[in-house]
Amino acid sequence: MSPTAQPSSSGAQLLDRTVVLLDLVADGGVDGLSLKELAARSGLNTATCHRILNTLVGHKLLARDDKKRRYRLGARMAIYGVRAARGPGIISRCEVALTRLRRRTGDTTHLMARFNHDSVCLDRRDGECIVPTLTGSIGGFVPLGVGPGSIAMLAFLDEDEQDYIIRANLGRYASYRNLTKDKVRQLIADTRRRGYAVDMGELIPGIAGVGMPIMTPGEKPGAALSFTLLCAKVGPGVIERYGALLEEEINAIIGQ
Amino acid sequence: MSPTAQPSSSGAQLLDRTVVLLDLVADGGVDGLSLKELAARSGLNTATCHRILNTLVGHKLLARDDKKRRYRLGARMAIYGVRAARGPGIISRCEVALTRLRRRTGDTTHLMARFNHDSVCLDRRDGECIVPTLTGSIGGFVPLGVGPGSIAMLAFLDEDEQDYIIRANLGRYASYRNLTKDKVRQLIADTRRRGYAVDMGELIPGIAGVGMPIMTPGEKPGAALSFTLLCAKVGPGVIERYGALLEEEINAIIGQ
DNA sequence: GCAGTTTTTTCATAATATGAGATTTTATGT
DNA sequence: ACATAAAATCTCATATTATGAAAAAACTGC
Repeated sequence: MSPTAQPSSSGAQLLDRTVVLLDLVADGGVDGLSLKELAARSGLNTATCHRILNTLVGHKLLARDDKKRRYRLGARMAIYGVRAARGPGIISRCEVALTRLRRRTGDTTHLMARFNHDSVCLDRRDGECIVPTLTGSIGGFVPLGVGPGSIAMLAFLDEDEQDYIIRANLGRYASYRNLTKDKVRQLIADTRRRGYAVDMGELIPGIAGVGMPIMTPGEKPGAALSFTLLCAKVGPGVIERYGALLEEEINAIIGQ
Repeated sequence: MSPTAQPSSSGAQLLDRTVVLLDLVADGGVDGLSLKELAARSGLNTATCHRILNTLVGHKLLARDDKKRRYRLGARMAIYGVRAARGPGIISRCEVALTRLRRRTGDTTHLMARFNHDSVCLDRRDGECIVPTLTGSIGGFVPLGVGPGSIAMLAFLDEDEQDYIIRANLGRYASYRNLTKDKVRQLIADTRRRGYAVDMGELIPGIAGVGMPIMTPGEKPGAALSFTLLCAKVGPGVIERYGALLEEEINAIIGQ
């Protein structure tokens, strides 16, 4: 994912730094990250990093490959993860919606969440025919601005934040069929007007998508629901119907 | 789950306390926990709790229902969870094994992890016929000592720790068909002798189970693989075959 | 075996977390 | 609606803890 810069609340410096490190490790990919890399990316002193990381390893929030001395997320984190998914959080609240949207359309549905400069797949239901998706499976991610769910969230952030994120992600857009920042801005404008994001095969040829943010009142969008389907399936009125379905489910989710 | 008592490494008091609170919230169930409850259970000063919890909420590691003022795991935790599941951790390493064990037998397979006094389901593959299981779905848990995967882990801890855990879980065993501590000790002895745990319908009538711990050299058992199947399916040699299958997969997992 | 690199430990100092108590907010009973 | 209790939140002087520069140790590649 992207380099992390966690806005820090007052006090609690150690915890702020810990979260920065956790974020970096979470983004670290399959090989994990070394102390040196973590120190460099976080901007923290090596000794400070080392101390925090070791404590986290002790608590199994992180794990360390003793051979390669690289840090990755640990067993306790996996446990918190499954508990978070089961508890009354966003995943549970969207579970029924995802399933119902899939059933009503036969198409693949996604629950995406905003995480730093990225959009992470938290849950999905596979459609009747297998379609290639940007994020692959649960846990997969794309830069904010790439894909309908991702654009849907980006579009309803305030402009300063959009600018910041787009700038941060600039270098990564090119790998998505030469997406440009102007195109992203265009999509944001379209999405704000329409209320939901639409992609008609522009990212993956032949694959369309519709995405809408879950907007809790008074909060910035943190999650989105989306459809992925074959462009061939998109006849007149289909996109509008999918938009309406998303709106219906999201309203239900927000009202408890 | 169970009341949490995290052994604390030297220094890093704030982080230790944070983990205690995270554990408590992870165990908090669907309704979450209030500040007062968390302060009581953790033994921490109310103000200290409040400060730590608020910081965690700020980082979205926890979330707070503003109406009911109760804490639960937050969105960032869900994200770490899906990343942990995708990365090179225990879940990924067991993914193939789970699937293959299911394919070779047609039965439900589980990956369980030890968490404080409990055994949590991290992953599973459903068998050909639906069988009731103790843990239900991913994220479900049972006290250590209940069920084959759970016993498998407990059996290979050192005796002091077994005693401690059994004592802590005493009150909870009764809800599992009047399981007793003597029965648990018996099962531990059987498991150590055999190398894997076997349950023949003693916890859920008609449902059998076979479980074996994943023992990384030099570490206490942190996870286990297990089968759940119909007792009716258990003919001569079946249990032994299942034990051998588990051993084979676990050896493969340990050797990278 | 050596030179460079990365990790780990040390320790005096500065900075932070602490928790008792005061204050505010929320819940409950009349 | 008001009074009372209970819980949550805030404040601040103090002691404890985190900090990071530097030294030591462990690893790496040649």
